[in-house]
Amino acid sequence: MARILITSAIPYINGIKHLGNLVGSQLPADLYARYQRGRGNEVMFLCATDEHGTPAELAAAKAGKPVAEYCAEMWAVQAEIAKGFRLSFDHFGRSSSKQNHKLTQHLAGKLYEAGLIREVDDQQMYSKADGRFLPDRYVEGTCPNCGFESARGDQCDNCTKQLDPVDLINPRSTISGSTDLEMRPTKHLFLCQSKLKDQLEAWIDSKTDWPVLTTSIAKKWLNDGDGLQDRGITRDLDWGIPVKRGDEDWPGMEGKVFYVWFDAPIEYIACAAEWAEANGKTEADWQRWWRTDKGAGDVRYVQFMGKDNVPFHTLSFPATMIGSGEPWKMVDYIKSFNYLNYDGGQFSTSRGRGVFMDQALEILPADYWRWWLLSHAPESSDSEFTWENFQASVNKDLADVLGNFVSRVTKFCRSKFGEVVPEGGDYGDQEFALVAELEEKLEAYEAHMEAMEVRKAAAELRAIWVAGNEYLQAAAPWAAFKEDPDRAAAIVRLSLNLIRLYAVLSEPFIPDASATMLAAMNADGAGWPDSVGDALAVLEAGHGFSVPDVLFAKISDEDRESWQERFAGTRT
RNA sequence: GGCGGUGUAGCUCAGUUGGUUAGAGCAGCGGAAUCAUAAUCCGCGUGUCCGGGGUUCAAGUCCCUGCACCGCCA
Repeated sequence: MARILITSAIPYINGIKHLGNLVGSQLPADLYARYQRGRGNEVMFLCATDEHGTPAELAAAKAGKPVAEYCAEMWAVQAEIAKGFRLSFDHFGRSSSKQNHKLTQHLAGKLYEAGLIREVDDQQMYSKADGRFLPDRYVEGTCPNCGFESARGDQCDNCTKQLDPVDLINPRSTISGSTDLEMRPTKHLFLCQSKLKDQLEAWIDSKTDWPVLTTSIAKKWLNDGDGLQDRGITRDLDWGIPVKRGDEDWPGMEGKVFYVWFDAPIEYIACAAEWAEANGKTEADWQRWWRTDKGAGDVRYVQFMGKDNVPFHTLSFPATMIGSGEPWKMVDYIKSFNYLNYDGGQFSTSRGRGVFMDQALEILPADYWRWWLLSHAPESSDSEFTWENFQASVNKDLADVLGNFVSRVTKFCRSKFGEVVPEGGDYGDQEFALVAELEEKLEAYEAHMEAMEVRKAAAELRAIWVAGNEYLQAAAPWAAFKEDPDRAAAIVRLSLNLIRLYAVLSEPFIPDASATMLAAMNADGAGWPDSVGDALAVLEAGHGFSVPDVLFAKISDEDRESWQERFAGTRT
């Protein structure tokens, strides 16, 4: 039994994510986790909220709540929505956990001991009214270049000229509006990624099976311009993990916290420690997933993320791991995704454009979204969500091809033989041909799932569903029944078994419908099929079943139009 | 401004290391069937593979260049 560690990029705590975020990491990660569990492998699937940084503080202030309280609430909201989408995390953690505090400080200490941390003196805009340093983009003022009055500290949105906060005329804080600002000296820690460039490059070069998208992005950052740059890992904020070297204070770093990009990926590991605590497990139980000296040697670690996250996962986080000098489990495979666009533009959290996860669940069950999003996952290029396409795909694939198959088979059986698997008749050429065809398609399906070729796996699964309809159409039990009821019984018996098999194979994509199908077939604990022939003999003559409700109701034109209208603007 | 991505049938997209008549699903058209959520099944695709050069015996697939759209960065 293989052991597979799976992490999804961790969503930022600030607000509810949209469907583009979902399909870029959590959803395909869940698909893979469910598939691997279905195959009987041992899986550890982790995700968490990314809680630190200025945006979280500001969102909390806007909500009129202490930041810790705000984060706790938003974590609960995100956890509930994740549950709604049936994301099967073994643990949904928080980057603000005490485990992450401890581990982040520990790793910083190790990096310091290895001589990979240097102190840098800097100047930063300080707002007396806010009592804090302001990140560049939280300073606004008049652009010295074009006179635009709302230019940000890092760039003028009007003339696009890059700026420094000190260049702005009449600078003010976007947090309080205060103009009582001044440049103050401050000191920050930098991670010397440049010293690790060769090791990182060698490591990336060893990953010959990675997608081009992933390696090309990593290579670009590694070699572009002056090469890999050292990065600041601290900030002058209150909310975050206090800067320490292990348990010891860090002289000169009082009152500072680690920069969110540094502690966020470390949460992947800390999350496993949180999982252990939440489930009464020991330190050894989680370390066997993360420490190669403590049992993680045979673990295969796969990460899922959007392309914007690739640099952090191919360079920054590995730099932390390698630089620590400790035997942490490094990622084996990175599955990255492009962007999903919404109706001709992009999904946008900040502008509230598109469909958000909570809204999606309000209008349709999770399986509809899971199926469409996964079967249209932006793997090789950006892809596009349109309501017309969504309606057409879901109606055709889920309602017509799969749902209707279940419906026609169970209802035909009920009317001719009752709600019990009928006996009599033998399997003939048509059945043998179907089994052979399904063996072939199953093999292809498994190969695509193993390779995380999401769209191809979805297409293959759909072809498996279609094969059932083709068979039924050719075997025509409704015609056979008139001349040879036993023959019809054999066809129906096989078809009922097909429903059970479909439930097993479809579970990673549409877990709720899968459960409904299994319940209707009065079957449970179904394992992944070793052979299609055997799998189609599980339900024997005499086995009772029931006709399920319509598996997938169709999306009407009226529904589509009303949603189109509802989601045409921006979320308020 | 720099960098990167994309541009293939009406729509959403596949097209591996360049190699025979460029593919899938949907939509559309025709037919079969009537068990079923009017669902299913079968048959039907000449599209300047964005334009222009070039390399090659051979390019959607490599190189140069132009255009369009989209991102990212400073």
